[in-house]
Amino acid sequence: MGGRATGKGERGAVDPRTDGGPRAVPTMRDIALLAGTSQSTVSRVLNDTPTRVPIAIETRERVNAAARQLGYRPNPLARGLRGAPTMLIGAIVRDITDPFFAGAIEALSTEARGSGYNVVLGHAHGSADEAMELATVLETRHCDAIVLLGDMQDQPQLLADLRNVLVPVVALWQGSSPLEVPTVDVDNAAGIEAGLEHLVGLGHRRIAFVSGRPLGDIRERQAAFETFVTKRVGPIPEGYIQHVSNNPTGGEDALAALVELPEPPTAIMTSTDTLAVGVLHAAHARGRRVPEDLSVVGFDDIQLAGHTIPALTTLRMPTREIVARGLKVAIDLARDGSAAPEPRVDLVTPTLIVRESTTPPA
Amino acid sequence: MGGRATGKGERGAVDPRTDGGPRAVPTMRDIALLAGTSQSTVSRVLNDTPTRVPIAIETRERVNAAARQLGYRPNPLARGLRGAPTMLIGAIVRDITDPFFAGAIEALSTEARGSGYNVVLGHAHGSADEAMELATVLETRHCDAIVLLGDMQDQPQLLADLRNVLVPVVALWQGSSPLEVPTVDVDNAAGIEAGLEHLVGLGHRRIAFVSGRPLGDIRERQAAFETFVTKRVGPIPEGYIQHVSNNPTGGEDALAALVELPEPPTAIMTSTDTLAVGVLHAAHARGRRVPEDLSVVGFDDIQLAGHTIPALTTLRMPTREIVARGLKVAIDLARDGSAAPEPRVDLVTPTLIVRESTTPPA
DNA sequence: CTGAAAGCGCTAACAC
DNA sequence: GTGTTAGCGCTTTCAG
Repeated sequence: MGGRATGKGERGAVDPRTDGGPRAVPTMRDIALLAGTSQSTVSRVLNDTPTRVPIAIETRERVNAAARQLGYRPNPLARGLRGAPTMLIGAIVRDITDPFFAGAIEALSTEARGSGYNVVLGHAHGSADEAMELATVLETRHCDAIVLLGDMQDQPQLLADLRNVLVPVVALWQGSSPLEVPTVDVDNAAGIEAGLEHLVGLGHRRIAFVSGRPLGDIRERQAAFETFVTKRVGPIPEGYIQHVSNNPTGGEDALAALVELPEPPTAIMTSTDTLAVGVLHAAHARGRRVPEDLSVVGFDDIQLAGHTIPALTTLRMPTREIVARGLKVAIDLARDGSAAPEPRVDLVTPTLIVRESTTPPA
Repeated sequence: MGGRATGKGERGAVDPRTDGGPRAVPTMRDIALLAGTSQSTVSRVLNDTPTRVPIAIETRERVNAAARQLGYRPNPLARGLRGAPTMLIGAIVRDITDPFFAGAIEALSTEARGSGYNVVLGHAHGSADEAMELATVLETRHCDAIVLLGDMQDQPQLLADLRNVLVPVVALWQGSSPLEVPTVDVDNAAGIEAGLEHLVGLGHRRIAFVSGRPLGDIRERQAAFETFVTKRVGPIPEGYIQHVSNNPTGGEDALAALVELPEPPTAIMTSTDTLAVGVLHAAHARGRRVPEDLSVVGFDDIQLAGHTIPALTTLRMPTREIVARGLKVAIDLARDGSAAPEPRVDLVTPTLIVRESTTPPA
């Protein structure tokens, strides 16, 4: 337990930094003693309690001075015990290894701190038994709200837990909310359409789709792809939709399969940039030039997207915007539990960033 | 706060799931009532308190049954208030945008959960005033320990705060500990030497170094570079050491400068893979073939390293190992505060992964 | 205007 | 073996 338990005996209005050893953490009682008042008055002053009749300005000053002198910091545990918000946001991440979600976490953490919240991390990666306890753990930590990053459809236990959780839950990047919680997401259909419109405008007709496990966003992107291509180009040839694992190696596998097709595609849309990186690599390894022989469009615009060879044409994910909106909903809900968590879906449109990986077909 | 405050009135041994509305969170008192015993006995049973004389097995069973039935979960706030460990590890990350640190966070979170801990995120990214409060916030959260990821030398305020924190602090990836805290890091010198040995063995003599801000690890890598090259090759030409920002764009800038040199290098060591990605991109853009015209060695082996064009020769960072060791120290220290936080440095050796970006000079 | 006192959920003496 | 009793630090009636 480190120093926290150590300073138990020596209470009182002592100078906090007596020596190098662990000082006692000052409490309101200490301040009260120093200021010559009662602990409850200290609480009132420090919290600016909207009392009916205000507190004597003189007392107030004495208390504030004492608090400053002692380096007082409120104990959130004690506050939380009384039912006060803990100012903690629990984040459950589908896969923090995914650079995309890592970026999302960064945005969430930054945004949260801006509102005085900290983020507790959980991640559903892998074993179900682990994920199972996750919601429980986070609620138990008395997070004021829980933010889901990514689709958790394949973790039924987690979803069940979540349903029983007492704090508000909002979901980001989980597709069109089959959950009963408010959702903020990118407009997957709009993104895919923009990418395909670009490709079709360039003259491509043989367009393939490479995607990870069809969950949430990915499923929607695939659906949008199917709809668009079917309507605007025609039936989708056998093998033009590749399902692989969502990492560069998956992209390589997909490309390997695609070039073996009787009529290989002249363009590929990938469901994420991570996959596109693999596609680019495998294409290069097989002597397929991008974009001359093959155009590639990604999705996300990860940091490296502008620095692949060739630089990747992709859809810029409005990460900050999505996180900000989601967090706002979460915090509002946390503050006012009565605001019925009406399951609404809020979509933000991605932007097409045209770089060097797309050109008209040969 | 959501439902937590709501169920105040209705205490007692009620079925937790009466209707859809927020159920009251069961407390030990509820269990006691249901089991027909006292609250302290409940505590003893649930915590397996090593009492002198054991508890009647029958009572024990009744309590356990009641707890299960009510879906009891201990309140960590109340526990923490009593001085119990909070099972929270605070992580302060230098820059969570860096894919490398994102990976480290993932490892930390996974590893921590394995030991029953959760991770609270803080990141020192950017503004000093924000970072300033960080240590304070994390301590205030009553983390059992704080783990630093990356060097924070440029955040003096943070370091000062850290010195006054009551919980144990361990530092990962911060170089050779100028801090007075236990440190686990990669053996930077060994890594750089392995990379350079590889390059020199291939026949390179004109080797440049591209690095980010020389802090912690980066500084050490640069020092190792200087030592090795000076001793084994000779004086380092003007301009052979490039300082840029640690992202792909920085790598591009560095390459642009290097090719302008009267005697451009035939090989480049970068202090991180992220930089190497930029170097590869810029080289390609300028028609410099890698590895034929220019060999490139990275450091970290990020997920994408095997999928760049060409695949990057790099030093594999033993991330899991470093995190595991660091966490162990942190937890040990947290459990036994008396174990003097003797500032020791624990180094783990990286492995050279030879891929396609290196070959003998023309 | 301010003090005394109760109690949030839990653990740890201290009884019987 | 198990119940009773103090608090942990704080907020919040309820009395002055």
